[in-house]
Amino acid sequence: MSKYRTHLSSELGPNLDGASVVVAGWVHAKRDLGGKKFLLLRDKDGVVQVVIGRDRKDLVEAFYTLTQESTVSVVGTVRADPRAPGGFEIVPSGIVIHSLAKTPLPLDVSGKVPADVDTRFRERVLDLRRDESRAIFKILSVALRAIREELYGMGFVEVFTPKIVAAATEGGAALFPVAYFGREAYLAQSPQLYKELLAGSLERVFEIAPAWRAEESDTPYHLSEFISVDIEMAFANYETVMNVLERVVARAVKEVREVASRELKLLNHELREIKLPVRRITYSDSVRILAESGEKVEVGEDLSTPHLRRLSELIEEDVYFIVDWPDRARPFYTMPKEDGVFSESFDFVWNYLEIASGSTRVHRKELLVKRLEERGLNPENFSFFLKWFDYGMPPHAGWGMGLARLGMMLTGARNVRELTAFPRDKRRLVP
RNA sequence: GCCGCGGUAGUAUAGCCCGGCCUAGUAUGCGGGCCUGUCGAGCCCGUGACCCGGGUUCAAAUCCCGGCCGCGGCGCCA
Repeated sequence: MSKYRTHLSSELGPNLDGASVVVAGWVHAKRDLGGKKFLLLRDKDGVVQVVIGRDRKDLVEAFYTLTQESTVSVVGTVRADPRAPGGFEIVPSGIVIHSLAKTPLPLDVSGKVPADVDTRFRERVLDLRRDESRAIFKILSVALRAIREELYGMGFVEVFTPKIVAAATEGGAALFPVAYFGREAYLAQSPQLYKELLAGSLERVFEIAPAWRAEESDTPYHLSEFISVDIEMAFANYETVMNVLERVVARAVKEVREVASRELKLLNHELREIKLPVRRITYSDSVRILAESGEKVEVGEDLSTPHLRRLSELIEEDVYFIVDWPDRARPFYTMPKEDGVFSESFDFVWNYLEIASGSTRVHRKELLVKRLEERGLNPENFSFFLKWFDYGMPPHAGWGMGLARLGMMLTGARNVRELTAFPRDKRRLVP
């Protein structure tokens, strides 16, 4: 056979009546009516029906041989027929079996029988063939393209920072050690310090790349390996980069609504447009509102997930910024406000979830050194970073966004794992 | 790590509270049969399961203890 396929299911229709085509995909289902047999062939875009009559012994034999999820190419002609789903079907002249799937399948791909989350991730490759899974990754891809285009439009360039790093970049979170030619190194927990250095030359940079955290976190929105969307922008403060962020997110939502409406419908998810500007509410006001509603909130501490759920209800917003966080709850590179208590920082919250966080960064070396010391970190360990602040660092600001978390909100998924092809968490290392 | 809930054929579930009538029901898958327009095709026959260990009892899927595993919530986490 010269070609595995000439047309995708999405490229076929009754208008191609009589055309010779080759379709390829997976055996989605078989229906045997005796004298008439229907083979439903699924590809990345959908399902086409292949109809087999009694007369062709070889095709009937192939039909009986085929198992669910086997891969085949079907050579045949398109026939418009109102009785067929979509108004057309394929009348085959030949069936080429590429790979025969074992039975029974460890997971139902067709969607008739549900599976537990654990089973689904154990059988992830089959799970990824389900309509819902394919819809999720289509949406995520549309969002990624939108994010990139919006950032390019604002003059950002895409960069890559090292993922093998020498030191615990910021003290805090636990790192995965790696053996590096006899020296100790770690998987990067964030591109933070390197993207700042890059903003010191390219001015507007972004990176979409993995980050690793060896945390004990065991929730539906934490992974030990996740994709972080990061920007850093020179001659900007947190107000400027909040504007960038809301534009990026609003653009992603808009594109998904336009380009992936079919997928949203399939997922039964109503994605509402984001109206700009997104509301800004200060941390202090958030705490006050929560306290007034009877919540117990420790002033100065991070807000918990239940707090964010409650806050979203109270202020009646799906999407909002919490700005001006207490300085002591933020990392050393965050610019404090003049009062010394709060900081030029923000979280971007969607429903109950922190999607992104960012800040104005400190660009003066003395202040960075002071802040490292205040947090019990040794400035010498940060010399690879601090050195460059002697040579003209611009004022700058930036943010980092969890791609899968954004994806949850775009798709209505309840777990970041759904947005991750092969998630890595405390327990899962395979597949 | 803490709290709650759970673990029954390949998959998903019923049964468990109130032990015996469970030879463990159903759906889907799988095997076989019927059917020339199915579209979650239908109908008939068949196939296959109580997480592991201990205990209570005449009797345990069911009650108790321990373990392992999972899910949800929280915590941890820039």
